[in-house]
Amino acid sequence: MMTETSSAKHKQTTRDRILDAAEHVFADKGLDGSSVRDITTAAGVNLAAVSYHFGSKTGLIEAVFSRHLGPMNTARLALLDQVEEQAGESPPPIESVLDAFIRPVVMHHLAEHGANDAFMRLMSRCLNEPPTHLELFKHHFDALMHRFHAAFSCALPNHSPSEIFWGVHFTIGIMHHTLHVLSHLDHLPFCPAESADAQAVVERFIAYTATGMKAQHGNSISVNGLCGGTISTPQSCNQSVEPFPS
Amino acid sequence: MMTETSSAKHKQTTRDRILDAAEHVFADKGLDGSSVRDITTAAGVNLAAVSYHFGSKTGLIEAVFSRHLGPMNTARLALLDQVEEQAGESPPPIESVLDAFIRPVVMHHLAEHGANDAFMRLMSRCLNEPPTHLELFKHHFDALMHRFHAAFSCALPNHSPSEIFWGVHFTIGIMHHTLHVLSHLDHLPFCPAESADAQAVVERFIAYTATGMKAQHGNSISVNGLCGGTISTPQSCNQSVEPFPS
DNA sequence: ACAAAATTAAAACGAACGTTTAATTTAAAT
DNA sequence: ATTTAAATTAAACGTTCGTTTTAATTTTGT
Repeated sequence: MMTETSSAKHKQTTRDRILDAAEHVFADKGLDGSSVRDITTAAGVNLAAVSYHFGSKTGLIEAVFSRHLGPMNTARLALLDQVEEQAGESPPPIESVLDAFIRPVVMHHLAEHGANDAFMRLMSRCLNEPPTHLELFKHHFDALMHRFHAAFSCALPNHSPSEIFWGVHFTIGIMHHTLHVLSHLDHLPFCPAESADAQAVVERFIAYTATGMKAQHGNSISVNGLCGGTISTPQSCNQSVEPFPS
Repeated sequence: MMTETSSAKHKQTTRDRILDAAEHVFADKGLDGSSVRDITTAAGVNLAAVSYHFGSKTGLIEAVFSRHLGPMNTARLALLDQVEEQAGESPPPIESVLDAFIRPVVMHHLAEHGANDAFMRLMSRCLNEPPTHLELFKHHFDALMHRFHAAFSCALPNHSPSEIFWGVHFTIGIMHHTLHVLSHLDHLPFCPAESADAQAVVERFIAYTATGMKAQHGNSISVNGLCGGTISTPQSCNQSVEPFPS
């Protein structure tokens, strides 16, 4: 039984053809909207092959996510390691933390001549779904978010927990929507031709989010004094962290 | 045949009970994931009532969206009218435009003791979906986005089309994700207790997006000169606009 | 009150779903 | 070459889906 990876084969296996097809069909019609028959037809394989190779439709979904999320989040953490090492004991620049957070994602999106485009569309689609489907891949983000949340807190040591919390979520929101927009540039109104440059998008992203996060604290426009106390949570940087509950 | 609105009835009609139930079921399980039987069971009405009152499941979906999007977007445009009138011939403050863009949405989210919570969850979920479901309510946003895109261009007259385009989409991304986060505060890690204040969230939002949009142009960190030419598109403010293609 | 229209109810329709079974073919091992 | 396991196939399983049909009931207008 060699159902794993099956590398060192120059001919694409049935398992891989199912994964590739599932990625596209899922991205186009959603997890619930795609039938196993849709996928096996697109892959040119037999209907029962999904049950045989992945056990069930749910098993296939998990496999689709794992194939991409593992390498992608590993790359993000590696970049963060680099940023923290370079910063030493002082707070890392918020721009660098943001860069480590989003550049691998955008790069993965555009890698190999858009080969990962379908998966990223699927991701940006599923991240707004209820726990049912989210649970299938949430564990891929637990350790990642723990590390990055600590890094953001370090980079902005005077921000309150709420300012960090919302700043991080604003950033995540932009990232998801950016992936969505990058996948649908052709069909969006008001889209100038030069908007597709990935490098430029990443830099726009960092410029936007870095100043946005900073603006939440103190020097904000603060309509009526709501950006109140500087309740900074002292926290040693570059600490090793452990998984958190839920 | 009085299938419309059916107001002036102190007893909730079958039609309205279906709409209320559909909102919650759709939000929890998605449009494809919810069956007509799920909805009619939750509403305590007969299965055939959906076909009778709305023609089809698709008709029901459209009705669910129209009931909320109409008033909500009307409120946003009314606020924008106010902002533009107050600005006269000079560019309106970007903060005011952003406020008109998002405050009615957040307020609608929290109106009537969270009665609209389910719908907003449904919205933030569907906005990342492919054209199939998007087409059902996209027309609700066409005129709105046309007006606001012009307003953003006016408020930031030196920004290039690309800077406006991405700034608007970054803002939309934050808004969607914020609605999602507001609906799931209980289940999110790193969430401080004081994060639920809607007024504070709106002001954080505006502080973040206003400085973010400004930062994209000129005074940005601009890693390697990509935030280039000031290709401002001269455009008279407060102009009346007409619907745009696609 | 009565007739017409609107609404609800129960049952059934064909189609598509995820999954399983059993038979067959392909590949590897001895 | 023979044997054994892995991989693929075609067919069918039972369930649930959206929708329709037919009849009974309630509401409305005169």
